Amino acid sequence: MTINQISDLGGQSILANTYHLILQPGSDLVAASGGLAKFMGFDGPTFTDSGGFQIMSLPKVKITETGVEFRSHIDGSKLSMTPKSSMVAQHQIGADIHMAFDYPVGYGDTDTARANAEKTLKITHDWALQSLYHHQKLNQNHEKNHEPLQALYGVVQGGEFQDLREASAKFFAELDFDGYGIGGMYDARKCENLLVFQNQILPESKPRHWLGMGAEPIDLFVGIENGIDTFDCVAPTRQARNGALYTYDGRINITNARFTRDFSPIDSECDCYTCANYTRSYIQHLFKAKEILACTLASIHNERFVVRTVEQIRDSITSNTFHEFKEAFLKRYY
RNA sequence: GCUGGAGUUGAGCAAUUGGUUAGCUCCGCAGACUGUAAAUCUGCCGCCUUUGGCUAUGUAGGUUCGAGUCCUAUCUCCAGCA
Repeated sequence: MTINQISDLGGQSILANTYHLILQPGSDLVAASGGLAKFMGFDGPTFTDSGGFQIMSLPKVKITETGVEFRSHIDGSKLSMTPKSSMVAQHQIGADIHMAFDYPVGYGDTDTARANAEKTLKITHDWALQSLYHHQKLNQNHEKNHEPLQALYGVVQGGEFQDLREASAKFFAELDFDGYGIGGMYDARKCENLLVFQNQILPESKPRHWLGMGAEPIDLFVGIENGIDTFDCVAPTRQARNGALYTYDGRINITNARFTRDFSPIDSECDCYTCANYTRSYIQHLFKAKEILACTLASIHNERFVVRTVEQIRDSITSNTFHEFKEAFLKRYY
């Protein structure tokens, strides 16, 4: 997608990933180009994730108390990341908002899962302190050089355990972070209680970012209702590339045979560029022909669907009709 | 007309020297995807009453304990020759 396409659908911000940018093109190159936003031609606020999540998703990662060792999925080279190196890289990349280097914990509520959650939470907190320390030092350098300052969010963890979430939220609430990421969550219905709980503890005056959430419309409703300010999620674009498209009546797989001769838009109520100009039939054809435009048009649609839903939620809050809107939307979608 | 080669699922191909192969890749059908190793992955894809069973290799016979494979006839296609 081009920056214009993102702006046109109402996208306000972009999140990039430190792990991926270190591998290519390198955080030093992004710095030399003038920083993340300038490098990609975007005139708006940017985030970087710390690379902590890759601890969870990469195989053969060695985790020590000082950091992680892993291999590049591109050339197999041996690399490492620590709270300090993540902060240095994020300052080079130069997004407006950085994430502390954290250790996300796996799912589960068994005794083993609990022991693991306790252990990793301790590491997350330790790394958060180091992240904050190095971040503040790097910001001091920016100040000396009359460069813009950057913000750092701490990332709350604790798995599925309410007492650990409480301890983590309390730990972070007392530290001088600019905002908070909430990590390690995966299902809005299951996690709603934890979310309510944590956000009662985290300072109301600081923004909260729900890391990785937003694949399901219910994520947006539950998050916003309980004090989440920003989201990031790969699902709308990944699912778009794989032919799964959002409609107000639920998700569809556009490659299904029933759409072959369907000459209506993906969703007749959608106001996106794709729905204004293309039919389900044509988009299916692009997917089956493996034409890359399919990915673009589908991504425009899915991202617009998400952004528009948030716009509608915002309006419903203003007009004091949030709960009615939520109920009607979710009932129809699911 | 003669000579040679080839016919296996919608397509393209495997299947050891006659010995467990209804096998592979596409296509097709459906599902999944949550801080991006993902334009990816998974299942199904001859028939049935499906933890199994049955029937297949152009067609009709034959040899053999056993045939996609060997033999005979025949049909179709391809190449060369006339």
